[in-house]
Amino acid sequence: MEINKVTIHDIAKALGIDSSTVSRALNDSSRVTKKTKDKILKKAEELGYQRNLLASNLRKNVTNTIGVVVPRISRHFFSSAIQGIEEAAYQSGYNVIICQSLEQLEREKNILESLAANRVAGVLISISMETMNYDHMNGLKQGGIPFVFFDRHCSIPENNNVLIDDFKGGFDATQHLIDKGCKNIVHFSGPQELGIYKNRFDGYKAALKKNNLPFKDAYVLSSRLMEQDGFENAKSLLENVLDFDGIFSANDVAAIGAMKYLLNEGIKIPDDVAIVGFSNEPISTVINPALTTINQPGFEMGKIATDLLLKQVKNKTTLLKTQTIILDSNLIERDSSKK
Amino acid sequence: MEINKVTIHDIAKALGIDSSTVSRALNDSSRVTKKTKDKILKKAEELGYQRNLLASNLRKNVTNTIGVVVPRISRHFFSSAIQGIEEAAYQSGYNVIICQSLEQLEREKNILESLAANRVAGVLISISMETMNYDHMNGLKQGGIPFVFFDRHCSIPENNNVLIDDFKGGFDATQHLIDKGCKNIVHFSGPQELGIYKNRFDGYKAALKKNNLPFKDAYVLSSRLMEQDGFENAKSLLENVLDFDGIFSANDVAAIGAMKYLLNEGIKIPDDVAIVGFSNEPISTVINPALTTINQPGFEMGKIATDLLLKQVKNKTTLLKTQTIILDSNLIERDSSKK
DNA sequence: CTGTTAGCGCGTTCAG
DNA sequence: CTGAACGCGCTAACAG
Repeated sequence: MEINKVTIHDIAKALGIDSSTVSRALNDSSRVTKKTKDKILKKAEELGYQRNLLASNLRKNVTNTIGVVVPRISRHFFSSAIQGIEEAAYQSGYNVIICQSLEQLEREKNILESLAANRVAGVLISISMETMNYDHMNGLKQGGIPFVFFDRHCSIPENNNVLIDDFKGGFDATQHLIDKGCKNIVHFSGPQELGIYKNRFDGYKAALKKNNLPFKDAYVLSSRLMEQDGFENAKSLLENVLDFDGIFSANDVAAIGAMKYLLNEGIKIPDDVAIVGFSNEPISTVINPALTTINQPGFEMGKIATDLLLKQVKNKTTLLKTQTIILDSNLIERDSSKK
Repeated sequence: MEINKVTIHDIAKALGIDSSTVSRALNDSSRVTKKTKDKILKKAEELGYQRNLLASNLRKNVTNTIGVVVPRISRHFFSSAIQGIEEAAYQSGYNVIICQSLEQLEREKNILESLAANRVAGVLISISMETMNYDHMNGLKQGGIPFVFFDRHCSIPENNNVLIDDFKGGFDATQHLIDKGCKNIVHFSGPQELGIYKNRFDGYKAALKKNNLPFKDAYVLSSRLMEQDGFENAKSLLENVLDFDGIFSANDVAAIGAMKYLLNEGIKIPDDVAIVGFSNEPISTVINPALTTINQPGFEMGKIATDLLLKQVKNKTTLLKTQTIILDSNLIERDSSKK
């Protein structure tokens, strides 16, 4: 198989015309005869020409690629957000390059550096749990590359954000458990540097207060909310014989970990303990009717964040006012009448 | 915030030296004094220089990026494969760009075109369910961009493949059900154009034959194996009062769909119907002890496929013999003594 | 409508 | 060890 080195010059030479005409034809410029355009396209096809986007982008000093940085693509919330991002991006003629930080600041730094070096048009980012500030966004700033935070953000309020009303979500989740009769509700909490976890925690406290239930430090278990954390949280709860009857987990993964442990111990979840998780992980619809979830509109969020970003991209010269868009979440209760 | 346009020329000018020296210094060439190198690096830092990879790659006519194309990043098998790919790639100094075809041939075509235009160093691909031939790989071939199929491949045997022994997997799954006492085993099958589904089906038939059980057409339900398909398969089974006592699903998603339906109908899965799904979706460890799975080593597969690809990339000039690597899968039985 | 010229930012000759 | 010049492939400006 012959390696392709066909450039616009080759096809220009073969046709006895100039390469700039070829370039125009390939870009479907109106300033080329339909006739020569056809001739050029045919020749290009014939020679197996493939445009070199590197060169094109370098010359134009733009790219039609936006970068997306998420902690983990396998998390349902993020993959559905990515779906929304891709849809909105393709609609506007942009490509998407997806990167995962795996919750590691170091990787996040490398990714942003690489995106900046590749001159992406903009960046959508949901920061890792290790990220405590915006220092590593400076590369993008210096390069004039706009960025938008979605879902996860540092608690410093500035920049462009697309978020979910986590306070309300935390409040609703807790209220739901209280309505079901729970009086001793445990909270699995995440790093407080991330606004989402702080806000969910605040919502939890607010609901307790409103219902005149006491807040107890011992009922709050902090972790990075991995499945293993939930598993160990549940274990520790049982061992310390804490008298709990409900769990509000700040994400779905830890909730699932806890359920695994409880199931293993033969504790029937619906009757003894009510659990609310914070995500739209579809596993929750099957695993057990006990897991009520706070649904996060990932797909919609992705689209909105992308639109906001592209607005920045297109008005790169005129600095737009930063803004924060807050989306609503909604509680989805499982039908626990089914066994 | 000032937009960065700092090039090597700027930093050269600021230091009264030539840009080529700067270039060499930034690439850590041995042909530059340590002293001037330090001076240059310091100045680069000071001016906020950011290398332009577009220009660099254009000049060198290479990139350190490999493209990965999968049907869906949210599928556990693929996201764990991607994990393996990233690990192997980073280790060799390559970046990874992840794309999803969403099982659509049209999107797959666009993605490959875009990857070729961006001159990626190589491509790892798991084809969509709509893909019936290799025609759209020609762009890569012409561009001299090597590619490796992993997991999913067309049934045409050529090119580089990293696969799982699906025949054995299908056989093991069926044998497992037979060992548990099943006599009427239904098979949820996928598009036969994809080798994986054909091989799993063949394994199913072989196991039946070996155990002197009759093969019945009516027990084979073909679909694209989405969750909804599994759901409807189960529904159709119950409505047609087929006398079945086991299900072997060619993937996990359809198995989960079927379980949802059965659960909804109040059919206790462990006792009445045994199910084997084909994947390593972790949901299966929780959803119900009845779901035994054929575990696919996604992470390992990703690493191996990447190593194979990079070997091709590095020996681009000398055409290597195509090869197929086949990995083993293993059956993971759930502990059904637990309720 | 087409050709000419110049240059995007960088790396690699080749001299010195 | 460093500088000058050229060109990767493409496109924008200006002629004509």
